[in-house]
Amino acid sequence: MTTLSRREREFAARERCILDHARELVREVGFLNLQMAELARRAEYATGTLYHHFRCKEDILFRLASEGIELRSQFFERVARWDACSRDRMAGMGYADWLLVNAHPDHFRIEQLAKAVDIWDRATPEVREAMMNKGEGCGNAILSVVSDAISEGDLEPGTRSPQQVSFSFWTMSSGTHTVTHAAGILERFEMRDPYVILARNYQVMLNGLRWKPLQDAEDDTALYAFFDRLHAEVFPDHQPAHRSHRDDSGDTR
Amino acid sequence: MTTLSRREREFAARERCILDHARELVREVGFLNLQMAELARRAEYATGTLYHHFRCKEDILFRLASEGIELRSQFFERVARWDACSRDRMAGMGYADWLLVNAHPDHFRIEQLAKAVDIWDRATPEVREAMMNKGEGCGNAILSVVSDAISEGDLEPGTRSPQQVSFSFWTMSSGTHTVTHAAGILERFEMRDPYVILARNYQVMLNGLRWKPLQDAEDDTALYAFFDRLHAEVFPDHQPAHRSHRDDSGDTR
DNA sequence: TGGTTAAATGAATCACGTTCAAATATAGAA
DNA sequence: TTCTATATTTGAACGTGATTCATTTAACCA
Repeated sequence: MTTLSRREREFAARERCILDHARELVREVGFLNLQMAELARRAEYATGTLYHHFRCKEDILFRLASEGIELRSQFFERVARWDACSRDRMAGMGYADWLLVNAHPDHFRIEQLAKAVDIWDRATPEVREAMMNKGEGCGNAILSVVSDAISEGDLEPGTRSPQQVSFSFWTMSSGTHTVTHAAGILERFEMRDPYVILARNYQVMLNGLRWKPLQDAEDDTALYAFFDRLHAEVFPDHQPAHRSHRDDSGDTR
Repeated sequence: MTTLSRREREFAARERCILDHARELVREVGFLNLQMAELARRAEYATGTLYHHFRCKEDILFRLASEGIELRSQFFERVARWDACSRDRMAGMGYADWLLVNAHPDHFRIEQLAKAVDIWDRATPEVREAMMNKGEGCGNAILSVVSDAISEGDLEPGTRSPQQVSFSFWTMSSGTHTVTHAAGILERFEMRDPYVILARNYQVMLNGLRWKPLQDAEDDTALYAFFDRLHAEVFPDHQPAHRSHRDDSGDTR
């Protein structure tokens, strides 16, 4: 038992080591240029050993993606549990996503590639399933805020299901990531601070849904005050994603 | 001259042939599984011949992506030139995107893969540049509608630049594509007709921006009437993307 | 210490994008 | 029409890199 568990611990430690080196390699050269032999060399194991942990190269990518999604899920759940009105909690989801981008700048690219059908099809179903399960946590956190808003009377459901309301914010966040990280697009379009715009868009969308209490979506002072409060109360253990208001030097992507 | 031009015509025809077969192959097996040798075999040329037309495999993908983006650009420009109020023209952009998905169901996946940094880096700069230029057409069409709205007094610019306003709608569309086409996500989230939701979201966002004339974003009858009018006046030569109102059998993705 | 099982190894295999020397076709001149 | 120079096409050979598997090495227990 002791023996077996030591074995298991060693196995887990090695897997961790491989994943860490893989993440670094992906950042350096990209996933398609990552060579299994080079990864093995860096982790100081034989090529074949990698295949005891991962059925194929794509599974490694999915495991990396899962870790990022897991983190996002945790961020979302923190926000969902925040002691604030439902509107602020929903607005907070946009900020949480921004925080994730700052904490794991390379995560989006990993997730984007993993979700490209071509790569998707090559991964092992179990590993894909595991990734989707993590993703479900994100969806549920958002859904819970929508449900709260309806039951607390902040949002009239009207003809929209909670899923549909969640979908609106989800697409804005996802699209912002895509447009922001897709090579060379943002510079060409002369956009700075896409995630500040995303936060503003959350406010516009919230107003459009008449999600109470309504706010002036043009009021940047209020927006940055919101960032400050959210960050202090929910993410005191993280670097803030935003700069202070009026400090607009450089971009924050 | 005649001789030369015949040569040129033959060259262009062959390129067309290769691209057509490539598109089919990508649809069948995906880009990463597309084999240059198989493509050559289908197009009935030697492998080497492919490389007279395309510097590398990725360039083929980019050319396919460019064709789709070109079509989107044409759709957007039609809508931008539509004789309707600025709000309807902006709302029409969402519909145009939907139409594109119906006309080229496989386009999004091609574009998504091309924009993944890993693939992006492998393509020839000129081919990438060509693709981005097509994309600029889309951006300009949207921008022109925003500008019109401001100059016609339908939209108060406030503290937002036209680029930022465009960005809002762009992220919603892009995100809807991503979430809709990423394998297995939508089913799990029990979403039907994501593009109808997108159209509703356009209305919510337009209301949130106080883009006149304001509309009831819950009114599906008005929404489908809008689809009908837009389709009849701008895209009479295409299959409609939407079904008629109340016909909600099956999904429309 | 020896026998048995589990794990690690990395050279060999195989698949595929790309190249390039040889073969073939074309255009123009005689 | 025939010959020559030039352009085009060809596909076998090359190089890279993921994956496999026969062999070696380590771990455990009697």
